[in-house]
Amino acid sequence: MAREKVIDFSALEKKWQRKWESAGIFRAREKKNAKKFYILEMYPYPSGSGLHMGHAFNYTIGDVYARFKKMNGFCVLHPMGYDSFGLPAENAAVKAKSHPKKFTEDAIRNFMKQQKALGLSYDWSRMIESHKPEYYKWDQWIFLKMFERGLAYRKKAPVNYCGKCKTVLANEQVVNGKCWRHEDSDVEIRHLEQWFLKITDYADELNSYLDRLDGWPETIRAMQKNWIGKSSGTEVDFFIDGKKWSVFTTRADTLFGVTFLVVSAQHPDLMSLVTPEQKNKVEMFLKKLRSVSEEDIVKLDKEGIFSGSYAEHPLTGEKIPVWIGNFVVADYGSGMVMGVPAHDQRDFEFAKKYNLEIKQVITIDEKRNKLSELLEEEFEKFLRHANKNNKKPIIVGGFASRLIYGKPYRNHKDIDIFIDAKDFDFWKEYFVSNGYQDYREEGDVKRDYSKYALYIKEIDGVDVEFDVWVVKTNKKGNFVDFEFVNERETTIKKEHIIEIKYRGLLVNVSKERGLLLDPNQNLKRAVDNCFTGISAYEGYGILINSEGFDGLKSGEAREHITNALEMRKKGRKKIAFKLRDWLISRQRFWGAPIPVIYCDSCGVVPVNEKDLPVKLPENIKFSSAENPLKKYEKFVRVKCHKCGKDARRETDTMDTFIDSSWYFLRYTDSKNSKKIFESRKANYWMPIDFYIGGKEHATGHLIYFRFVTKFLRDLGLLKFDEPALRFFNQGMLHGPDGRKMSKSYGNVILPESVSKKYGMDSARLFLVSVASPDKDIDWSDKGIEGSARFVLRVMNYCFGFKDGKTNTRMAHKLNKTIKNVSDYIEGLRYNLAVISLRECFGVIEEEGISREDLKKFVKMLSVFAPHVSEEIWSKLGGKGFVSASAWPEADEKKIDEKLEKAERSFEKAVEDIRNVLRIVESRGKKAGKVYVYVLPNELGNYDSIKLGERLGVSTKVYAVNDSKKYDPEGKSKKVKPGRPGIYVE
RNA sequence: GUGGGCGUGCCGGAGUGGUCAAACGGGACAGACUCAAGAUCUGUUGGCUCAGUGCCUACCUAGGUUCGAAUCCUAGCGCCCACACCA
Repeated sequence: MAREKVIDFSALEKKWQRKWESAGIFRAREKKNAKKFYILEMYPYPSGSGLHMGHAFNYTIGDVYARFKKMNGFCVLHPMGYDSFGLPAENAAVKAKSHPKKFTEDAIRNFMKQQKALGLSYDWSRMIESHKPEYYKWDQWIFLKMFERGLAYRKKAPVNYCGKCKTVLANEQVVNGKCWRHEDSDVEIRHLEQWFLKITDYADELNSYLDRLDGWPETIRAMQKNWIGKSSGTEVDFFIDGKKWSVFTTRADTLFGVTFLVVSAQHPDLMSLVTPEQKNKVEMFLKKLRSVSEEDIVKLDKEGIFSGSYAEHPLTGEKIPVWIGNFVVADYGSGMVMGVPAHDQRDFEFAKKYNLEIKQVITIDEKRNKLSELLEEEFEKFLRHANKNNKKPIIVGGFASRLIYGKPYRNHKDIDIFIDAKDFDFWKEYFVSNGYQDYREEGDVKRDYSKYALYIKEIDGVDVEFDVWVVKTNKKGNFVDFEFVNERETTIKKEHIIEIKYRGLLVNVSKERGLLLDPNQNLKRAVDNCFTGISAYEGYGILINSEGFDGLKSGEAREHITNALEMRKKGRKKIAFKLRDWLISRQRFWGAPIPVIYCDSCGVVPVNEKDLPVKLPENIKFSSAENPLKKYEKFVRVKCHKCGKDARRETDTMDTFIDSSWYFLRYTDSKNSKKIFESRKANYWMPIDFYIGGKEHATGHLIYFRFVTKFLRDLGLLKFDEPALRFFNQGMLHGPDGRKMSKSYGNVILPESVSKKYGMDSARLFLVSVASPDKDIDWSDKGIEGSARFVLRVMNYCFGFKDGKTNTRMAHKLNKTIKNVSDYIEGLRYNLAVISLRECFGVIEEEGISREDLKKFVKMLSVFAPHVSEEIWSKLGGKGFVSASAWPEADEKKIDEKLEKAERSFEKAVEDIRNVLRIVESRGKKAGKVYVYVLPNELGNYDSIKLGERLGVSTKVYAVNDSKKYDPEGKSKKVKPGRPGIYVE
């Protein structure tokens, strides 16, 4: 019957969209006594092909949240804009022989229309477009400010050049050696003067502040950490012909194993190292390298050539040959590395290939294996004794070998244990009777030997040592060594003590101290590898062949060797980053011009701030893919404002990632023509409380926007350190075939067609209910039909609504739903929220509900299905917009878990009875009547009429103690709590 | 190689120590309504057993911890993503 009432969803949606807009309910306003909430989805590039369902998915996730927050009384800022500079528009313009501006603005108009049709709660009055001079003026302003502070600089650098785009690409734009837009185009290397932003000045902060971003997905944080790539090591100075060359290493402990140096084949000063005899060979080598494409370089064998020069080892003074290699990264560290073939696999291969010396300086301790076994044996013995006597000392450390008492390296293992004071003598007896020597030395005034003991036994030349510490518990219940009550080192927190089983024996250990007692993970594993001569040993160990440092462990040796270098002024501790400076020059038209001019007498001159923006010319012809600015005299020719002479304008434009690195700030004051933004406003709305976007920006945009925010903070414009508190990656919507939605696959789903057929609300509901929003999902016609069915059911019910009463079951369900849905939305588990709503509606249909309570349900539904909810709301006589109403509050008093339990047993009973009925019917009998026997106190849970309705058979319920009950087979004897007895006839 | 994630019933996907043979949706099957189809409603959907509430086998595989594991630990297999000659 529902079919006749075909609903014109498109009309209904348009109606409410218009009303929302004219009432301006989604305008963001600063209010003093309400909390603000800034929610943002990454602004899109307005592609010419328009918006597909994948975009809708993305925006719906934000929209649900924005609506939820608004209904919860927050001042919500939820803006939208367009990332409208960029290559595709320019390419399209070339093709269509028109101007990218026209093309872009058409696309924006189209995109906006489509977005509005989704019913998103944006404040459109703050819309921004990055290609507008009012906007990119501030890109240029930021550039000038960076230039002033030395953060924008020019450098000749090898850059990635795509022949198809005819432009330089940033590292992020190179995918497997190919252009990110042209999978078939190899990227070539060219050397050009380029503008860079010194993001590396912020590397340390960008790295360390990641720890504060606990609202970000772990994966993104990990990716950024990895990308920034902080590593601490040592910078070692090698002298070559009296000139200093610094080399970065994280393995200073292998310094004595250096048998050659390798400088990057891309190093700018490379030729100064090459001796005349080697010059020809080197040049041939370099020529050969250049003929190899970027991609193949990665796959290439390590290759190199001798430069002819020798360096002086900073500690031994030995002569070390300097090589040129293809495997050294030119712009990491100093572009030169030390070759330690014995302990680095790459160096090893290189040395084998060119017959260079391999000098081993690290050895593993052969005795360690045996040592471990021995120690474990002793430890087991100790534990057995403890278990037998009901003692449980706490193991806080040990199983480590170390240098003892300043003596030269000697095999030694120790175990630190914490014991109770009253066990002191007990353990003394044990150790002594097991052949341990009490090793407490007199004369150490710092220690009270009645509360500390040190038992050592020598077995096969190895010292096994138990350090016994008497401890007490402090106020917090933590364990503290008597002697060092105030020192953290000997305080063990009680929550770090865990009980584990070790070879069947119980033992308390301190988690924090990292004692590895898991049988699968003992020390043997760590020393399994040994130096075979077939490959390098890259692990740590004990130093040999290292002059005065022999016998030290790697970790200690690193410190000592660095200190030794430092004393001789030939090295120092250093922190290196993988992060490179941000190359922002693009040899393209459609971007913000870099505000710089070149004057023959003044050099590089920044444009005056008052002359901003440097506008892109509008009446310019596009004929080829090359930047037309270069040949556009009116743009290029300019007078130097310093000296008045003729000068040239920079024709490169800025990377579009500049635009997006601060756009979120502009939303807070998008119409300001005097300033980039009013600090007061930015500080009010920022930081973004909730930012939504794709994972692909993890090491691009999401680093840049942090960088620029920090920079603007340092200019004094902002009072916070990070742009976004919480970041969320939405999943990707695939086509019905499970493949990425793309025109070439022909699997693109358009919102328009979906809206017409099922309504946008059904689509929204479907998108968020398939899975949690961070998962990739496939579009499914069946799936949306399911959602549409639900929407229709709700509409039918509400449109024909007859006032009812909310009974206790209904009240319980409704209030529990309110509670759950609120929590689920807050935690972005929209799928579960929708399920709760569905379940709740099922109960509404069964039980009936009061008008006011139904409205509460509609409110919750409205964040997912705003249009139909408005329609229902108005039909139910709701005031104003449901979208502007207050989120319902759960009345905890009405939530009664007992009811739910009762319901569960009711359902179970229904199931049981059905089972019996089935059996009866399978025997050819027809069930006429069902008798149910329940415990007297459960009588209220089983309603005869309801049961009868569910079963389709007339049903009678008796209490077991009812003397008048009809029970010919004595089934009432089977009754248990929550389980009724059943008789069918 | 490094870092991160994941492996659940026919499918999508909930579920992180007992209340789990596993939410919810989809599909399939059966029934009701209908001349019929669609829509809608009801039920079934691991196996066995059966006047019931019982048993067995199950959450990639193998072990382990636990009174108890889809859930925790270890190892293995498989899949996905990102970075990748970073010294």
